[in-house]
Amino acid sequence: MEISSHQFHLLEQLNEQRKQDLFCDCNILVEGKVFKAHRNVLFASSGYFKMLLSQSSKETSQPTTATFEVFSPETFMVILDFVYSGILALTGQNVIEVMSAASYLQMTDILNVCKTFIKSSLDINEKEKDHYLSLSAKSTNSEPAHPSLYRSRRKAKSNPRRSYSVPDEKTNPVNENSWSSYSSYLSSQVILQRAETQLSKRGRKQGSTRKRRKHLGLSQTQDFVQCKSNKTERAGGGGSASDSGHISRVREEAEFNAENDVDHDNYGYNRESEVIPKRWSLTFYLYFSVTDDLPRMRFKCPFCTHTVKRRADLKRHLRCHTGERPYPCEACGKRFTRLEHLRNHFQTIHQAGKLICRKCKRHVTDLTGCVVQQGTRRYRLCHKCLAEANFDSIPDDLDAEHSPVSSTGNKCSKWALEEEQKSDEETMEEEPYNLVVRHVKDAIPDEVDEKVKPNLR
DNA sequence: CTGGGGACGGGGCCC
DNA sequence: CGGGCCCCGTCCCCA
Repeated sequence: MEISSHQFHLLEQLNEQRKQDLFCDCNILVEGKVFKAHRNVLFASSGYFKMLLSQSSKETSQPTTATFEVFSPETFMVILDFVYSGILALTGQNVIEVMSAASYLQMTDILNVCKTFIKSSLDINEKEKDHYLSLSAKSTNSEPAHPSLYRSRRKAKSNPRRSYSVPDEKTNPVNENSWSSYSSYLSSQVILQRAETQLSKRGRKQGSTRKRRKHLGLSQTQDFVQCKSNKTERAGGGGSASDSGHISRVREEAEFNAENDVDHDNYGYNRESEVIPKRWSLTFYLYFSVTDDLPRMRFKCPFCTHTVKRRADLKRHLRCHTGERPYPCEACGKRFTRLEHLRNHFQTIHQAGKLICRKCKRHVTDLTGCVVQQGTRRYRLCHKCLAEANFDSIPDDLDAEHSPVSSTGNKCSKWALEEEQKSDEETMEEEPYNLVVRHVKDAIPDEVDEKVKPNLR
C-alpha cells in the first residue's frame, strides 16, 4: 500500500531540517553567502554534487564545502528551494541564470522546465508577430538618427554585467510580463551600440563591426554560458560608428526609450514608443531593414538585438542565450553548441589532428614523429622532443593502444607533468587522468575513437 | 609587459 | 532546414 503523502512529508521534513540547520552536513558558498544543506539530498538532486560528493565521500566526518562563483546566491536559492520543495520559482528575470546554474549543476529537470518556460514565452510572442510586422513596415521609412547621438549615450551604459541579471523594475515599466521586461532589459543594455553597427554591414570583411559586436551583445551571454571560466570582465563598448546603412534605427531607439523610460528629449527626432507595444522587443518577430531600396526580411533574437536572415540561424544563435550545448565530447565531457565545434575540438584535442610537434612546433609526419596520449588528449611530438621528454622507452607496438601504459614515476618529465596538469584542467576536472603515453597509429582508432565517432557522424 | 599562437565561440552563407 | 565551411573575435597561455 502506497501512501502518497509520504514523499511530500519527507521532503517537507528535510526542508524544515535545512531551515533549522539540523543535520546539515554540506555548506555551499555562493559568492560569499553560505547555504546549508544535506549531502544526501544534494547528491540525489544534482549530477554535479553527485560527482563532488562521491569524490569526498570518504571524509564524511567533516562537513563538505562547495564554493560557486558562477551564479548568484539568489539563483542558487531558487534551485535549493526547488530541491527541498519541488517548487521552482521561475520568473522572467531569473530563468536564464537558473537555467545556466542548473546546467552547471547537472540538474536536468530544472533545465527542461527552463527550456519549456522560455519556449512558451517565445510561442506567446510568436503570435504577436503579424502585428509587429505591420508596425515594422511603418517605421522603416523613418530617417536614421545621427550616430553621434548614440555614442554620447553609450558611455553612461558601461558595465552592465551583473545588473542585468536582476533588472531594476523601477527603470522598467513593463511589469505585467516579467519575462518580457527581462528581455527588454537585455535588449536595452546593448541597443545603442548595436544600432550603430548592426545589420547594415552587407559584406563579410567587417572586422571592426565584429569586434564591437563581441564587446556588446554577446559578451553578456557568455557570462551565462561559460559558467566554468572565471573570465575577466570584458572591455566596454568602444569604437566609432562607421555605419552608413538604412536600417530602422528609430525602431531601435524607440525600443530603448519604451523599455527604459529615459529622457530622450535631446535626441531631436520622434520617438515611436506610442505606436509600438512595449513588449515588442521580446518578440521573435520578423524584421524589415531597408537597404538598396529593397526590404529585407530578418529574424530578430528575442534576447538581444541581433537579427539574422534565416530562422535556422536564429535557432543556432539562441543557443548562446539558452546555454544549450547539445554536442558533448564523449572523450572529455566538454560540450559544444555546434557539431562542427565538437569535431574541431575532437580532431585537435583527441585525435592529434594537427601535424605539429606540440613542443617545438615543427611540422611532423608519421615518419618524423608520433602521437602521444595523455588522458584523452593527444598530440604529436617529433622524435627529438619525444626523447627529451623521456618517452622513448615506451614500446610502440600496437598492443599498447588497448592497454594504456601509465607512465607515472620516473618516465614523467617535468614538462610532461605540466602538460598533464593542463590536460586535467582542460577536461573540466572530470577525472584525474593518469599520464598515458602511447604510440598511436592514426589509422587505427582506439577505444576513445570508437566511442566518440558515432557522435561525429 | 607584450606579441604570437592555440582553442573556442559565433556569424554569414553556400550546399 | 540542417550540415558544413569559412572567417573573425576573444580569451588564455607561453615565450
